[in-house]
Amino acid sequence: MDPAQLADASRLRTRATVLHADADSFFAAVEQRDKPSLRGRPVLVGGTGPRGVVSTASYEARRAGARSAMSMSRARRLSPAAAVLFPRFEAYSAYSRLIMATLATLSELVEPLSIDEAFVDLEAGPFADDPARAATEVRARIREVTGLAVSIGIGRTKLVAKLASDAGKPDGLLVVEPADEDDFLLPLPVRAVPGIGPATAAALERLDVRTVADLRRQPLDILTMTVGESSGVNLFRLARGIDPRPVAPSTERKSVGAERTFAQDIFGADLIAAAVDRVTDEALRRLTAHGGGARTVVAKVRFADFTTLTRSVTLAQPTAEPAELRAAAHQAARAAGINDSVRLLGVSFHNLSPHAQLTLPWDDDEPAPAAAVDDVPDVPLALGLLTEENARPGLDVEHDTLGRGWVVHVRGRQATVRFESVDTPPARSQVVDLATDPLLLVPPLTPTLDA
DNA sequence: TCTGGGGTCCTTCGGCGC
DNA sequence: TCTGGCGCCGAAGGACCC
Repeated sequence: MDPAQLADASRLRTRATVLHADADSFFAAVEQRDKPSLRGRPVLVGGTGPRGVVSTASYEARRAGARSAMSMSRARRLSPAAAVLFPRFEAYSAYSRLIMATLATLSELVEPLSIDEAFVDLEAGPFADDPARAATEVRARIREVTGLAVSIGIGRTKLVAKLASDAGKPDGLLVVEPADEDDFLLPLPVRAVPGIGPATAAALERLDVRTVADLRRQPLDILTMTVGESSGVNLFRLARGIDPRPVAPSTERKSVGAERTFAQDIFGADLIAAAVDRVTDEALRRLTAHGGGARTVVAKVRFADFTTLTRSVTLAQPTAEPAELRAAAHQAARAAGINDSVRLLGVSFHNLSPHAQLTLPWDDDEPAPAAAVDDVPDVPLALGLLTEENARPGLDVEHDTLGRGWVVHVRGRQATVRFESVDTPPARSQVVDLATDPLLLVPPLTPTLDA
């Protein structure tokens, strides 16, 4: 396609009716909501082991320099006062459902992007003529129902809406009218554009391209030569505000899988085979939850030096048969020719097929559970009695008389707990002897719409 | 104390059928 | 019959996002 044609591509919308909503430091905000003693305090949510990284830092922790994707050890050094919590996905999912349900009152066209983000097409709802009112009302409603702050951006395209919600953070609302689009877009650093990460930004930097205005000055052929055909065309158009992507609710899942980074690198065929079994168990569990089968199994191996490779096995037909998929996972892992210390193992299923192949009655023996790899503390969040082994900071517990609380830490038999929840006042931490005062791990109290 | 875990999409390369 | 080219597909790797 020639550049003039690309630059001319129809600008479908004329009004700012694409809304992007994004919950502010979502995981950390949920934790502060559910744990009153953490409100106003720095919170880091993420891996709590020696190789953990930060998923979300609360704004208090960000002020100290902590960021998501940073190693937890570094974040703790920057923000020593921070509470470090293991993620409670069940709780986040429940809050997410409430947010999505509230957004759905604006329009039937809601496209969730992730657990805490969604696009809404206001053109398909009653607020097409007053997007700002839609945003103000839905923000208030979400705060009322969940107690969480959501930033909203509104624009003529997905790109502008997303960048506007970023610009409004935290707890902001920004409507970019079509007439103001260039004033908004052109000064932004290219790194702000979704899809431009460190590698693409570095390539553009070599062209002296730092802002969207710089990007707009680049000819199409230079861009495609620099970042590839598809990205080049994409950037050429985005820089001109051309982004015809529709708000499209729900897309089909393309793959499911699981991976595990070990607390210490593992070595030796037996340990590795057992670890492949365990990560395959988890991947199979997710495949079953998703429903259907798969035709391709990919094993991923990361070595101690962080080099990563993948090997795949494609079956003649898709199958939902655990034994077949497990055998394929082992075959793919063997194809990786592991003869070095392994830091991470992953197994994922691709070429998913919705029709689950029935388990044949004569071979439905469940494979024996994999032998435990005892140096790899996995994360069996099975509910039951709290022990030093299954304890993770932040998990919900319940005591006979003291009620509901959350784990601060456990040393031997001594569990430190704060007995508090959403609606209670902040509690001081309390030490409980698990031998005499057992604590039960319980699922999160999930908020509901009529809250 | 470097560097998680869930994904998606794109590119490149090689094999294969026509 | 040989060869080149094209399109398609699978495999592998990499960039990116939250």
